[in-house]
Amino acid sequence: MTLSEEDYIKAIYHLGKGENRMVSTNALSESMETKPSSVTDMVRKLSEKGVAHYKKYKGVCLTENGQKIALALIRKHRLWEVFLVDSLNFSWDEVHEVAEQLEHIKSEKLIDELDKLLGYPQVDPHGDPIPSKKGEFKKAIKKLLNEVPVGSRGICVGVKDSSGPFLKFLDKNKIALGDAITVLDKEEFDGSLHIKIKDRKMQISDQIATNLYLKITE
Amino acid sequence: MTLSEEDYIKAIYHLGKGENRMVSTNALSESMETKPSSVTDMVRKLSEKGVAHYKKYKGVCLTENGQKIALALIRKHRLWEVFLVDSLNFSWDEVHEVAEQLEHIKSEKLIDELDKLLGYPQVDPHGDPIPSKKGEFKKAIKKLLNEVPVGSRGICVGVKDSSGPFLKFLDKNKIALGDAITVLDKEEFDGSLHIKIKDRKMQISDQIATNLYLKITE
DNA sequence: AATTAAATTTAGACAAAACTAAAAATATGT
DNA sequence: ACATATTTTTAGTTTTGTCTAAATTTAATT
Repeated sequence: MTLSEEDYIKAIYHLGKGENRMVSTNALSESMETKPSSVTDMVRKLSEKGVAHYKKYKGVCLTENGQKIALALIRKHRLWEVFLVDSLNFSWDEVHEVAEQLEHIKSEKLIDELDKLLGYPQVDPHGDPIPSKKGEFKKAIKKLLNEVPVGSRGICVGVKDSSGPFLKFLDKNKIALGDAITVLDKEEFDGSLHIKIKDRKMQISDQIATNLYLKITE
Repeated sequence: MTLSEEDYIKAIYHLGKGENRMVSTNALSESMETKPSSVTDMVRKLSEKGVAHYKKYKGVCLTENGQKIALALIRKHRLWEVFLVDSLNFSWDEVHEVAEQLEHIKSEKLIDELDKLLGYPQVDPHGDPIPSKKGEFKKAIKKLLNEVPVGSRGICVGVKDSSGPFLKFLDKNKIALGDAITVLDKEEFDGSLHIKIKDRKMQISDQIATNLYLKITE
């Protein structure tokens, strides 16, 4: 697989939302930042290579084989992201571009050993699951913090209320995107939560919890 | 710089023995495993880009700028090699192919942090020096173990006597290519050496020392 | 020094992956 | 259902890095 082919395979996978839905030429061209005509050429080639199903005017999806390739790439991408954050002091929002390059490195041993070095992580710094060597993984879902059951662990990935005061509150309380959060307990009385955030324990009100998105794998 | 251009620059550097000597089209074509005509095209392009000096029928060498690029690539290559051996359990003879891919990854922070993680190593697993960020490094030389001064540190990179008995001796005494060796002391009486090899101390006779090559940076 | 051999360059072509412009197919709105 | 708009494909180019075959320059041999 060439570099460009791998990029297309990944894009088809992601646009198909992991569920291998048909992806349109235009959607692909937009996501790849190429012209639709280039996409037509490429998906035809991928089809000939047996990694994609392509029907003229209908769209593309991946074959079994194509999905395997996509999952292997995603596995590599996310393992490298963990490495960059855990070992090389990158922050969660700096890793993507570099991981995009590293995911194309070809060496099975490299990835196996990296996985071992990192302690077989289950999720990347954005809270997205890392497929196993066989391509298995649990899907990630995004929920408001007040909706997840006690015991859930996840990554803070967004806010519903993006007003100045709320953002200031988060900043003051050292709650940031990318932080790992575990829900320890919930007060039934007022809905406030006891959470562990980045190894620090704190309590947050229901009002805060209803405005923070958590990405959990389940 | 494209991937292919970078490969040519590195090859020109290496064939010029680090001393920026003129490199012939044929030598390059052999080392790159391409045809001479392809080399002509490429060196012309490198010349236009200001990274190489090219004179028809005479050969190429690197400009100042080209040398900087070459050294940056070599720095990356060798740092990755150290990482593969130190952190990912690769052996010294497995690293080259993978490092060849990794050296093309573009991220200054990545390399700075990798350097830090590895403890700012001076040499790679083959005993070759790692250029500093500014491109400075001490040249590596290969000497017989009995010829180096007490206190020298280096990597075992070869044997002079490659007969069965000698190789068997090395194997039995757990001396292998790639091992780090420090010369601790020398007995003037019989020329035997006290050495540290891979954190283990041992004594070897002059006869052994005259048949082992050490790569030291000096 | 002339002739042959080797190295190098030129000219023209090809494959990959992109592009533009025009044609064809599908979707949409009234 | 028809006309229009949108999406997708075709056809023909471009660029990068390679190739082959032929021409040219440099080197070597006698």
